[in-house]
Amino acid sequence: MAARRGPKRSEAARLAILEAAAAELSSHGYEGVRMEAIAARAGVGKQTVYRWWPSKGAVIADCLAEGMIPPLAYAPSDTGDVIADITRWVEEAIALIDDDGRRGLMRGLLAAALESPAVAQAEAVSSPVADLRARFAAAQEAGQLRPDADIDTLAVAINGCLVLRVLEPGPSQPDAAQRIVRTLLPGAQPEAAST
Amino acid sequence: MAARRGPKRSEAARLAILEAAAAELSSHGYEGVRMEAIAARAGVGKQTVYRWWPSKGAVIADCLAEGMIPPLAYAPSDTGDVIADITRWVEEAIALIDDDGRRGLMRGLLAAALESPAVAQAEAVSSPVADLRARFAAAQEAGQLRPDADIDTLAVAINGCLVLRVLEPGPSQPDAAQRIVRTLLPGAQPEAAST
DNA sequence: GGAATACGATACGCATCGTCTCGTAATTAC
DNA sequence: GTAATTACGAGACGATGCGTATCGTATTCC
Repeated sequence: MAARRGPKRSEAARLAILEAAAAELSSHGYEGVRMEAIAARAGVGKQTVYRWWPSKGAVIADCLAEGMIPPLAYAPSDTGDVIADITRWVEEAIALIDDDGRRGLMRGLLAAALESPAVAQAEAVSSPVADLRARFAAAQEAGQLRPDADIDTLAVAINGCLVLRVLEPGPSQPDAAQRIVRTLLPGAQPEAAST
Repeated sequence: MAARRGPKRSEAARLAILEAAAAELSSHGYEGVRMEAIAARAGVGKQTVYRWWPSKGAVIADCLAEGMIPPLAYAPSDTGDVIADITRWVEEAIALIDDDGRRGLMRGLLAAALESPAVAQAEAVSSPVADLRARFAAAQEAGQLRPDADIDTLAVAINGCLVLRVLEPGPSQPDAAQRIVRTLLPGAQPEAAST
Protein backbone atom coordinates (compact mmCIF):
# COMPACT_ATOMS: atom_id res chain seq x y z
CA MET A 1 0.00 0.00 0.00
CA ALA A 2 1.78 3.09 -1.23
CA ALA A 3 1.36 6.06 1.10
CA ARG A 4 -1.31 8.46 -0.07
CA ARG A 5 -0.11 11.78 -1.42
CA GLY A 6 -2.24 14.69 -2.45
CA PRO A 7 -5.33 16.40 -1.06
CA LYS A 8 -7.92 14.45 0.88
CA ARG A 9 -11.55 14.16 -0.02
CA SER A 10 -13.35 17.40 0.72
CA GLU A 11 -15.87 16.85 3.50
CA ALA A 12 -17.47 20.20 2.67
CA ALA A 13 -18.12 19.11 -0.89
CA ARG A 14 -19.50 15.76 0.26
CA LEU A 15 -22.00 17.37 2.63
CA ALA A 16 -22.94 20.06 0.11
CA ILE A 17 -23.73 17.37 -2.44
CA LEU A 18 -25.89 15.38 -0.05
CA GLU A 19 -27.78 18.49 1.05
CA ALA A 20 -28.27 19.58 -2.54
CA ALA A 21 -29.54 16.14 -3.49
CA ALA A 22 -32.07 16.17 -0.67
CA ALA A 23 -33.24 19.64 -1.70
CA GLU A 24 -33.59 18.66 -5.35
CA LEU A 25 -35.42 15.50 -4.39
CA SER A 26 -37.81 17.50 -2.27
CA SER A 27 -38.65 20.06 -4.92
CA HIS A 28 -38.58 18.02 -8.14
CA GLY A 29 -39.32 14.43 -7.19
CA TYR A 30 -37.15 11.41 -7.80
CA GLU A 31 -37.43 11.37 -11.57
CA GLY A 32 -36.90 15.12 -11.74
CA VAL A 33 -33.56 15.11 -9.95
CA ARG A 34 -30.77 16.16 -12.36
CA MET A 35 -27.19 15.38 -11.56
CA GLU A 36 -26.06 18.73 -12.94
CA ALA A 37 -28.60 20.47 -10.74
CA ILE A 38 -27.18 18.70 -7.70
CA ALA A 39 -23.66 19.72 -8.67
CA ALA A 40 -24.65 23.30 -9.41
CA ARG A 41 -26.58 23.72 -6.17
CA ALA A 42 -23.71 22.24 -4.25
CA GLY A 43 -21.22 24.53 -6.01
CA VAL A 44 -19.34 21.52 -7.22
CA GLY A 45 -18.17 20.06 -10.50
CA LYS A 46 -20.28 17.25 -11.87
CA GLN A 47 -17.27 15.01 -11.94
CA THR A 48 -16.88 15.39 -8.19
CA VAL A 49 -20.28 13.79 -7.80
CA TYR A 50 -19.48 10.92 -10.14
CA ARG A 51 -16.10 10.45 -8.51
CA TRP A 52 -17.75 9.25 -5.30
CA TRP A 53 -21.19 7.98 -6.30
CA PRO A 54 -21.91 5.76 -9.28
CA SER A 55 -25.44 6.95 -9.96
CA LYS A 56 -28.34 9.12 -8.93
CA GLY A 57 -29.87 6.39 -6.82
CA ALA A 58 -26.65 5.97 -4.89
CA VAL A 59 -26.50 9.65 -3.99
CA ILE A 60 -30.06 9.65 -2.74
CA ALA A 61 -29.52 6.42 -0.86
CA ASP A 62 -26.61 8.08 0.88
CA CYS A 63 -28.82 11.02 1.81
CA LEU A 64 -30.95 8.61 3.80
CA ALA A 65 -28.03 6.80 5.37
CA GLU A 66 -26.60 10.14 6.48
CA GLY A 67 -29.90 11.27 7.97
CA MET A 68 -30.25 14.19 5.59
CA ILE A 69 -33.97 13.56 5.41
CA PRO A 70 -35.44 14.57 8.76
CA PRO A 71 -38.86 12.89 8.76
CA LEU A 72 -37.19 9.55 9.34
CA ALA A 73 -35.26 10.58 12.39
CA TYR A 74 -38.18 10.55 14.83
CA ALA A 75 -39.01 7.64 17.09
CA PRO A 76 -42.07 7.33 19.31
CA SER A 77 -41.50 8.69 22.79
CA ASP A 78 -42.12 6.56 25.87
CA THR A 79 -44.21 8.33 28.48
CA GLY A 80 -45.59 5.06 29.79
CA ASP A 81 -48.84 5.38 27.88
CA VAL A 82 -48.42 3.48 24.64
CA ILE A 83 -51.71 4.66 23.17
CA ALA A 84 -50.87 8.31 23.69
CA ASP A 85 -47.31 7.87 22.47
CA ILE A 86 -48.25 6.06 19.29
CA THR A 87 -51.15 8.39 18.60
CA ARG A 88 -48.90 11.39 18.85
CA TRP A 89 -46.28 9.74 16.67
CA VAL A 90 -48.81 8.85 13.99
CA GLU A 91 -50.30 12.34 14.15
CA GLU A 92 -46.90 13.89 13.58
CA ALA A 93 -46.14 11.50 10.75
CA ILE A 94 -49.42 12.30 9.03
CA ALA A 95 -48.79 16.00 9.49
CA LEU A 96 -45.46 15.57 7.74
CA ILE A 97 -47.08 13.65 4.91
CA ASP A 98 -49.85 16.21 4.50
CA ASP A 99 -47.38 19.07 4.45
CA ASP A 100 -47.03 19.90 0.78
CA GLY A 101 -43.45 20.95 1.29
CA ARG A 102 -42.40 17.58 2.61
CA ARG A 103 -44.70 15.48 0.49
CA GLY A 104 -42.37 15.53 -2.47
CA LEU A 105 -39.55 14.43 -0.23
CA MET A 106 -41.53 11.48 1.08
CA ARG A 107 -42.56 10.45 -2.41
CA GLY A 108 -39.03 10.76 -3.67
CA LEU A 109 -37.91 8.61 -0.81
CA LEU A 110 -40.31 5.86 -1.73
CA ALA A 111 -39.39 6.11 -5.40
CA ALA A 112 -35.73 5.84 -4.49
CA ALA A 113 -36.44 2.78 -2.38
CA LEU A 114 -38.22 1.22 -5.34
CA GLU A 115 -35.53 1.91 -7.90
CA SER A 116 -32.54 1.16 -5.76
CA PRO A 117 -32.52 -1.84 -3.45
CA ALA A 118 -29.67 -0.14 -1.60
CA VAL A 119 -32.09 2.52 -0.39
CA ALA A 120 -34.64 0.04 0.86
CA GLN A 121 -31.94 -1.89 2.65
CA ALA A 122 -30.51 1.32 4.09
CA GLU A 123 -33.50 1.07 6.40
CA ALA A 124 -35.15 4.00 4.70
CA VAL A 125 -38.53 2.39 4.84
CA SER A 126 -37.99 -0.11 7.57
CA SER A 127 -36.44 2.12 10.22
CA PRO A 128 -39.81 3.51 11.33
CA VAL A 129 -40.96 -0.08 11.63
CA ALA A 130 -38.08 -0.83 13.96
CA ASP A 131 -38.84 2.25 16.05
CA LEU A 132 -42.46 1.25 16.39
CA ARG A 133 -41.61 -2.32 17.26
CA ALA A 134 -39.24 -1.16 19.98
CA ARG A 135 -41.95 0.98 21.53
CA PHE A 136 -44.40 -1.92 21.36
CA ALA A 137 -41.92 -4.24 22.99
CA ALA A 138 -41.61 -1.83 25.90
CA ALA A 139 -45.40 -1.63 26.17
CA GLN A 140 -45.59 -5.40 26.15
CA GLU A 141 -43.17 -5.62 29.06
CA ALA A 142 -45.17 -2.98 30.90
CA GLY A 143 -48.29 -5.07 30.46
CA GLN A 144 -50.02 -2.58 28.18
CA LEU A 145 -50.08 -5.02 25.29
CA ARG A 146 -51.03 -8.67 25.47
CA PRO A 147 -47.98 -10.90 25.68
CA ASP A 148 -49.07 -12.77 22.57
CA ALA A 149 -49.57 -9.60 20.51
CA ASP A 150 -47.69 -9.74 17.22
CA ILE A 151 -45.75 -6.53 17.58
CA ASP A 152 -43.88 -7.00 14.32
CA THR A 153 -47.08 -7.15 12.36
CA LEU A 154 -48.52 -4.23 14.30
CA ALA A 155 -45.52 -2.08 13.45
CA VAL A 156 -45.70 -3.05 9.78
CA ALA A 157 -49.42 -2.32 9.64
CA ILE A 158 -49.07 1.17 11.10
CA ASN A 159 -46.18 2.00 8.84
CA GLY A 160 -48.12 0.60 5.92
CA CYS A 161 -51.01 2.94 6.61
CA LEU A 162 -48.61 5.87 6.49
CA VAL A 163 -46.99 4.69 3.26
CA LEU A 164 -50.39 4.48 1.62
CA ARG A 165 -51.07 8.04 2.74
CA VAL A 166 -47.92 9.08 0.91
CA LEU A 167 -49.04 7.26 -2.21
CA GLU A 168 -52.55 8.60 -2.36
CA PRO A 169 -53.25 12.18 -3.33
CA GLY A 170 -55.18 14.61 -1.23
CA PRO A 171 -55.13 15.38 2.47
CA SER A 172 -55.83 12.94 5.26
CA GLN A 173 -58.98 12.97 7.32
CA PRO A 174 -58.60 14.96 10.53
CA ASP A 175 -59.05 11.94 12.79
CA ALA A 176 -56.95 9.57 10.70
CA ALA A 177 -54.34 9.02 13.39
CA GLN A 178 -56.88 8.22 16.10
CA ARG A 179 -58.71 5.84 13.82
CA ILE A 180 -55.53 3.98 12.98
CA VAL A 181 -54.50 3.60 16.58
CA ARG A 182 -57.99 2.66 17.73
CA THR A 183 -58.33 0.03 15.03
CA LEU A 184 -54.90 -1.53 15.36
CA LEU A 185 -54.43 -1.29 19.12
CA PRO A 186 -57.90 -2.06 20.43
CA GLY A 187 -56.71 -4.27 23.27
CA ALA A 188 -54.16 -1.94 24.73
CA GLN A 189 -54.71 -1.04 28.34
CA PRO A 190 -54.24 2.58 29.44
CA GLU A 191 -51.62 2.66 32.14
CA ALA A 192 -53.76 4.12 34.95
CA ALA A 193 -56.72 1.85 34.35
CA SER A 194 -55.04 -1.46 35.07
CA THR A 195 -54.63 -3.52 38.24
CA MET B 1 -69.76 18.23 -35.91
CA ALA B 2 -68.34 17.22 -39.27
CA ALA B 3 -68.87 13.56 -39.99
CA ARG B 4 -65.78 11.47 -39.37
CA ARG B 5 -64.03 10.27 -42.47
CA GLY B 6 -61.07 7.96 -42.63
CA PRO B 7 -60.00 4.84 -40.78
CA LYS B 8 -60.90 4.29 -37.16
CA ARG B 9 -58.48 3.84 -34.33
CA SER B 10 -56.96 0.37 -34.47
CA GLU B 11 -58.05 -1.62 -31.44
CA ALA B 12 -55.39 -4.21 -32.19
CA ALA B 13 -52.67 -1.56 -32.00
CA ARG B 14 -54.12 -0.15 -28.79
CA LEU B 15 -54.13 -3.51 -27.05
CA ALA B 16 -50.71 -4.43 -28.39
CA ILE B 17 -49.29 -1.21 -26.96
CA LEU B 18 -50.82 -1.78 -23.54
CA GLU B 19 -49.60 -5.36 -23.42
CA ALA B 20 -46.14 -4.34 -24.54
CA ALA B 21 -46.02 -1.61 -21.92
CA ALA B 22 -46.98 -4.06 -19.17
CA ALA B 23 -44.32 -6.49 -20.35
CA GLU B 24 -41.63 -3.81 -20.46
CA LEU B 25 -42.64 -2.56 -17.05
CA SER B 26 -42.41 -6.04 -15.66
CA SER B 27 -38.97 -6.78 -17.02
CA HIS B 28 -37.22 -3.42 -16.81
CA GLY B 29 -38.94 -1.48 -14.04
CA TYR B 30 -40.61 1.89 -14.34
CA GLU B 31 -37.50 3.91 -15.00
CA GLY B 32 -36.27 1.35 -17.51
CA VAL B 33 -39.33 1.45 -19.74
CA ARG B 34 -38.44 2.92 -23.16
CA MET B 35 -41.14 4.25 -25.40
CA GLU B 36 -39.39 2.88 -28.48
CA ALA B 37 -39.21 -0.53 -26.85
CA ILE B 38 -42.96 -0.43 -26.26
CA ALA B 39 -43.57 0.53 -29.87
CA ALA B 40 -41.18 -2.09 -31.22
CA ARG B 41 -42.61 -4.87 -29.06
CA ALA B 42 -46.11 -3.88 -30.08
CA GLY B 43 -45.09 -3.80 -33.76
CA VAL B 44 -46.20 -0.21 -33.96
CA GLY B 45 -44.76 3.14 -34.94
CA LYS B 46 -43.65 5.33 -32.08
CA GLN B 47 -45.92 8.08 -33.30
CA THR B 48 -48.93 5.80 -32.88
CA VAL B 49 -48.12 5.63 -29.19
CA TYR B 50 -47.78 9.39 -28.87
CA ARG B 51 -50.92 9.94 -30.90
CA TRP B 52 -53.04 8.50 -28.11
CA TRP B 53 -50.99 8.90 -24.94
CA PRO B 54 -49.10 12.02 -23.96
CA SER B 55 -46.35 10.36 -21.96
CA LYS B 56 -44.89 7.20 -20.54
CA GLY B 57 -46.76 7.59 -17.28
CA ALA B 58 -50.05 7.87 -19.11
CA VAL B 59 -49.51 4.61 -21.00
CA ILE B 60 -48.71 2.75 -17.81
CA ALA B 61 -51.63 4.34 -16.02
CA ASP B 62 -53.86 3.06 -18.80
CA CYS B 63 -52.42 -0.42 -18.35
CA LEU B 64 -53.82 -0.38 -14.86
CA ALA B 65 -57.16 1.08 -15.83
CA GLU B 66 -57.54 -1.61 -18.50
CA GLY B 67 -56.67 -4.40 -16.09
CA MET B 68 -53.54 -5.37 -17.99
CA ILE B 69 -51.81 -5.99 -14.71
CA PRO B 70 -53.39 -9.11 -13.27
CA PRO B 71 -52.48 -8.87 -9.59
CA LEU B 72 -54.94 -6.05 -9.17
CA ALA B 73 -57.87 -7.80 -10.73
CA TYR B 74 -58.61 -10.08 -7.80
CA ALA B 75 -61.14 -9.31 -5.11
CA PRO B 76 -61.67 -11.33 -1.95
CA SER B 77 -64.29 -14.02 -2.39
CA ASP B 78 -67.30 -14.24 -0.09
CA THR B 79 -67.84 -17.73 1.23
CA GLY B 80 -69.47 -16.43 4.37
CA ASP B 81 -66.33 -16.80 6.46
CA VAL B 82 -64.55 -13.47 6.42
CA ILE B 83 -61.45 -14.76 8.18
CA ALA B 84 -60.94 -17.54 5.67
CA ASP B 85 -61.69 -15.28 2.72
CA ILE B 86 -59.31 -12.53 3.75
CA THR B 87 -56.61 -14.99 4.75
CA ARG B 88 -56.75 -16.61 1.36
CA TRP B 89 -56.74 -13.25 -0.38
CA VAL B 90 -53.73 -12.04 1.58
CA GLU B 91 -51.94 -15.35 1.00
CA GLU B 92 -52.45 -15.03 -2.73
CA ALA B 93 -51.33 -11.42 -2.72
CA ILE B 94 -48.16 -12.28 -0.82
CA ALA B 95 -47.50 -15.15 -3.19
CA LEU B 96 -47.71 -12.71 -6.09
CA ILE B 97 -45.36 -10.29 -4.38
CA ASP B 98 -42.87 -13.02 -3.55
CA ASP B 99 -42.90 -14.31 -7.10
CA ASP B 100 -39.76 -12.85 -8.63
CA GLY B 101 -41.42 -12.66 -12.00
CA ARG B 102 -44.18 -10.41 -10.78
CA ARG B 103 -42.17 -8.48 -8.26
CA GLY B 104 -40.83 -6.11 -10.87
CA LEU B 105 -44.33 -5.48 -12.08
CA MET B 106 -45.55 -4.60 -8.61
CA ARG B 107 -42.62 -2.30 -8.02
CA GLY B 108 -43.13 -0.63 -11.35
CA LEU B 109 -46.73 -0.12 -10.45
CA LEU B 110 -45.85 1.64 -7.24
CA ALA B 111 -43.22 3.74 -8.98
CA ALA B 112 -45.76 4.76 -11.59
CA ALA B 113 -48.22 5.72 -8.89
CA LEU B 114 -45.54 7.88 -7.29
CA GLU B 115 -44.47 9.67 -10.44
CA SER B 116 -47.84 10.13 -12.04
CA PRO B 117 -50.81 11.27 -9.96
CA ALA B 118 -53.00 9.95 -12.76
CA VAL B 119 -51.92 6.43 -11.89
CA ALA B 120 -52.63 6.80 -8.22
CA GLN B 121 -56.02 8.28 -8.96
CA ALA B 122 -56.73 5.54 -11.49
CA GLU B 123 -57.29 3.48 -8.37
CA ALA B 124 -54.12 1.55 -9.00
CA VAL B 125 -53.25 1.48 -5.37
CA SER B 126 -56.62 2.10 -3.87
CA SER B 127 -58.66 -0.45 -5.76
CA PRO B 128 -57.54 -3.32 -3.51
CA VAL B 129 -58.56 -1.14 -0.59
CA ALA B 130 -62.02 -0.77 -2.05
CA ASP B 131 -62.29 -4.51 -2.62
CA LEU B 132 -61.29 -5.23 0.94
CA ARG B 133 -63.66 -2.64 2.34
CA ALA B 134 -66.54 -4.13 0.39
CA ARG B 135 -65.82 -7.57 1.79
CA PHE B 136 -65.61 -6.14 5.31
CA ALA B 137 -68.90 -4.33 4.88
CA ALA B 138 -70.56 -7.63 3.96
CA ALA B 139 -68.99 -9.27 7.01
CA GLN B 140 -70.24 -6.45 9.17
CA GLU B 141 -73.79 -6.97 7.94
CA ALA B 142 -73.45 -10.67 8.58
CA GLY B 143 -72.44 -9.96 12.15
CA GLN B 144 -68.90 -11.26 11.72
CA LEU B 145 -67.37 -7.89 12.45
CA ARG B 146 -68.37 -5.55 15.22
CA PRO B 147 -70.73 -2.84 13.97
CA ASP B 148 -68.36 -0.15 15.17
CA ALA B 149 -65.31 -1.64 13.44
CA ASP B 150 -63.54 0.90 11.26
CA ILE B 151 -63.54 -1.06 8.04
CA ASP B 152 -61.90 1.71 6.04
CA THR B 153 -58.89 1.74 8.32
CA LEU B 154 -58.78 -2.06 8.35
CA ALA B 155 -58.68 -2.19 4.58
CA VAL B 156 -55.95 0.44 4.43
CA ALA B 157 -53.89 -1.37 7.07
CA ILE B 158 -53.99 -4.69 5.25
CA ASN B 159 -53.15 -3.12 1.93
CA GLY B 160 -50.39 -1.16 3.62
CA CYS B 161 -48.81 -4.36 4.90
CA LEU B 162 -48.75 -5.68 1.35
CA VAL B 163 -47.28 -2.50 -0.07
CA LEU B 164 -44.47 -2.68 2.47
CA ARG B 165 -43.80 -6.24 1.38
CA VAL B 166 -43.36 -4.94 -2.16
CA LEU B 167 -40.95 -2.27 -0.97
CA GLU B 168 -38.76 -4.46 1.14
CA PRO B 169 -36.38 -6.94 -0.42
CA GLY B 170 -36.33 -10.63 0.36
CA PRO B 171 -39.10 -13.17 0.74
CA SER B 172 -41.93 -13.05 3.23
CA GLN B 173 -42.19 -15.28 6.26
CA PRO B 174 -44.28 -18.38 5.58
CA ASP B 175 -47.01 -17.43 8.04
CA ALA B 176 -47.09 -13.75 7.12
CA ALA B 177 -50.69 -13.83 5.88
CA GLN B 178 -52.01 -15.57 8.97
CA ARG B 179 -50.20 -13.16 11.23
CA ILE B 180 -51.61 -10.16 9.43
CA VAL B 181 -55.15 -11.43 9.59
CA ARG B 182 -54.85 -12.57 13.18
CA THR B 183 -53.45 -9.24 14.28
CA LEU B 184 -55.83 -7.00 12.37
CA LEU B 185 -59.02 -9.03 12.67
CA PRO B 186 -58.83 -10.40 16.20
CA GLY B 187 -62.49 -9.83 17.02
CA ALA B 188 -64.01 -11.45 13.97
CA GLN B 189 -66.43 -14.27 14.65
CA PRO B 190 -66.22 -17.41 12.48
CA GLU B 191 -69.59 -18.03 10.86
CA ALA B 192 -70.08 -21.68 11.75
CA ALA B 193 -68.61 -21.19 15.22
CA SER B 194 -66.72 -24.42 14.57
CA THR B 195 -63.94 -24.62 17.11
C1' DG C 1 -63.77 8.13 -57.04
C1' DG C 2 -62.17 11.61 -53.78
C1' DA C 3 -61.29 13.51 -49.25
C1' DA C 4 -60.01 12.69 -44.67
C1' DT C 5 -57.53 10.22 -41.34
C1' DA C 6 -54.88 6.51 -38.81
C1' DC C 7 -51.14 3.72 -39.71
C1' DG C 8 -45.76 2.20 -39.76
C1' DA C 9 -41.48 4.22 -40.47
C1' DT C 10 -38.00 7.30 -39.67
C1' DA C 11 -35.46 11.74 -39.34
C1' DC C 12 -34.88 15.55 -36.25
C1' DG C 13 -33.98 18.82 -32.20
C1' DC C 14 -33.44 18.74 -27.47
C1' DA C 15 -32.24 17.30 -22.77
C1' DT C 16 -29.78 14.43 -19.74
C1' DC C 17 -26.49 10.94 -18.64
C1' DG C 18 -21.94 9.54 -17.61
C1' DT C 19 -16.99 9.97 -19.33
C1' DC C 20 -12.99 12.48 -20.38
C1' DT C 21 -9.81 16.19 -20.16
C1' DC C 22 -8.23 20.46 -18.79
C1' DG C 23 -5.74 23.88 -15.35
C1' DT C 24 -5.52 24.71 -10.31
C1' DA C 25 -4.93 23.96 -5.47
C1' DA C 26 -3.88 21.11 -1.64
C1' DT C 27 -1.18 17.69 0.66
C1' DT C 28 2.59 14.55 1.40
C1' DA C 29 7.28 12.41 0.43
C1' DC C 30 11.87 13.33 0.18
C1' DG D 1 11.80 23.78 -0.06
C1' DT D 2 10.63 21.22 -3.93
C1' DA D 3 8.50 17.74 -6.55
C1' DA D 4 5.10 14.21 -6.99
C1' DT D 5 0.50 13.03 -6.43
C1' DT D 6 -4.29 13.65 -6.27
C1' DA D 7 -8.95 15.97 -5.47
C1' DC D 8 -11.06 19.89 -7.07
C1' DG D 9 -14.21 23.15 -10.39
C1' DA D 10 -15.22 23.70 -15.02
C1' DG D 11 -16.73 22.29 -19.19
C1' DA D 12 -16.48 19.62 -23.76
C1' DC D 13 -17.93 15.28 -25.63
C1' DG D 14 -20.51 11.08 -27.41
C1' DA D 15 -24.38 8.16 -26.36
C1' DT D 16 -29.05 7.57 -25.36
C1' DG D 17 -33.87 8.45 -24.92
C1' DC D 18 -37.83 11.75 -25.31
C1' DG D 19 -41.32 13.86 -27.90
C1' DT D 20 -42.29 16.19 -32.57
C1' DA D 21 -42.58 16.45 -37.50
C1' DT D 22 -43.03 14.47 -41.88
C1' DC D 23 -43.11 10.98 -45.13
C1' DG D 24 -45.90 7.40 -48.24
C1' DT D 25 -49.59 3.90 -47.62
C1' DA D 26 -53.95 1.93 -46.31
C1' DT D 27 -58.54 2.42 -44.75
C1' DT D 28 -63.08 4.39 -44.29
C1' DC D 29 -66.85 7.57 -45.24
C1' DC D 30 -69.18 10.85 -48.51
